Amino acid sequence: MNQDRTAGTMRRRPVQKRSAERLKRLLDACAELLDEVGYIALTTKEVARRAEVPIGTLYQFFSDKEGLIGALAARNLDAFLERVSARLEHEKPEDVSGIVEVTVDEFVTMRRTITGFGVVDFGAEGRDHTLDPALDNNAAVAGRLRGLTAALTGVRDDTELEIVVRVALECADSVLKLAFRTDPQGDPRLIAECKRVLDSYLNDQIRSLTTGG
Amino acid sequence: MNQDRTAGTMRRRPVQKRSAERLKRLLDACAELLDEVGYIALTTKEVARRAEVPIGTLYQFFSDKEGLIGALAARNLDAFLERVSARLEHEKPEDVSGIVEVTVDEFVTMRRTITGFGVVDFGAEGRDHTLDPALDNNAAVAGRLRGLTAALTGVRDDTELEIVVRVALECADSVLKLAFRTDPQGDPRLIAECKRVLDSYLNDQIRSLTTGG
DNA sequence: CCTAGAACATGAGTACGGCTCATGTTATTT
DNA sequence: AAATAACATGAGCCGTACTCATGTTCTAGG
Repeated sequence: MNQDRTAGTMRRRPVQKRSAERLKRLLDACAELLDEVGYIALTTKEVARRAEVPIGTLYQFFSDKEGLIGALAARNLDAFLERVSARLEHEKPEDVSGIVEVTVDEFVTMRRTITGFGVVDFGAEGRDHTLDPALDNNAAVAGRLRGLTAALTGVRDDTELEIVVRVALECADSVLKLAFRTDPQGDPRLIAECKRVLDSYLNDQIRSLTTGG
Repeated sequence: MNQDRTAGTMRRRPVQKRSAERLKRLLDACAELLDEVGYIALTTKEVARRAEVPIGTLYQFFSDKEGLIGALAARNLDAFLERVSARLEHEKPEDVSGIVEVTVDEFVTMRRTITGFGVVDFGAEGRDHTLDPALDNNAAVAGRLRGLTAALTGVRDDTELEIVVRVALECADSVLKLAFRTDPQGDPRLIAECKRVLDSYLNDQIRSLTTGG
């Protein structure tokens, strides 16, 4: 059992320029290797070798292998939120379908574009089983999208909505994973189907939140 | 990269009684350990020790660690299909909601009852990344449920329905995982929400398949 | 410019896990 | 009884995650 509180975390954040570059190289190498060999076959030695950094240095930054992958996931998460926020603010869709459209499209684009994104998504897959300290990365995405949804649809931003968005996100994530498992470019039928699931569910729920609340 | 065709498979099926018992003990020990230490921390040595079987024997049955876990997943899958089929045949629900109810409830019951079910589900999580040979276990569940759905709703059993059921299953799986991540007994609100997603989506899709096809 | 202390660098070495294989023993068939 | 197939065993090989003792470079205060 893993009782260590520092497991899967960052150990040191670089303050000097050289080590900041090394950190970036490590994350890039990690992403590349994830695409090439997959999650299980990924080795820290190879990541270090490819980043042209000794292993010792890798372990100065990350407490362990999970920490490395977690950092990559965090980087993906930031980029995704950045892009979705930008597009939503610019296009200001006024119904649920519009939000769904933008969000799913942006996710698909990133899966096609960003190295390693398909394997780590927003959080390491085979992570420590139960009771992780509420630090689920999908929860962060949900939080942000919840605010945007409330603002755009006029629904009260409460616990009810929280759950609905969380559930919707989980569905989107899994269906899109299936879409890219089926076709490396993302099976178009499944991507369309993903939007349908979200539309059906969200419209039903938002409606009942509006009339019933 | 993994080019080996025999990876993740069974090596020998027991024909004598003693080794059949040992195989069962290995799977039971594996399930227990998955619950206790999780996927990553699981070691074949410990599985063997707990099953009171030498490691060599473990590797007579399974080509590798993945094969062991895959066999456990297959056992879970069989049990699940058995139970769902039995209940559907007995209760003969006539609308989509009825099918959803039965299927989700049975899944929840198994999650609460069957050791290790929560970790492996129907297929190893951190499995080899791309292009697995169409042998996705969730696909098997989908296939079976598709037949049942077609029979009960009168929709034509074709590719369209195939996709819909596949997508629904993927959503159910992920929302229920979230439900049990949140609460070891399965968060009731999320379980209810899982049924809502399925109802909304399936009703919309089945309707359009009936009128449009 | 000097110097103390912080940040950083390094890679041989330790611990341990996956898996093999040579050498048996037991069951089944002929 | 002999031949063959099925099963049993565990020391040990190889490779991976991660450490740590020792050395080097930066940077701030005087």
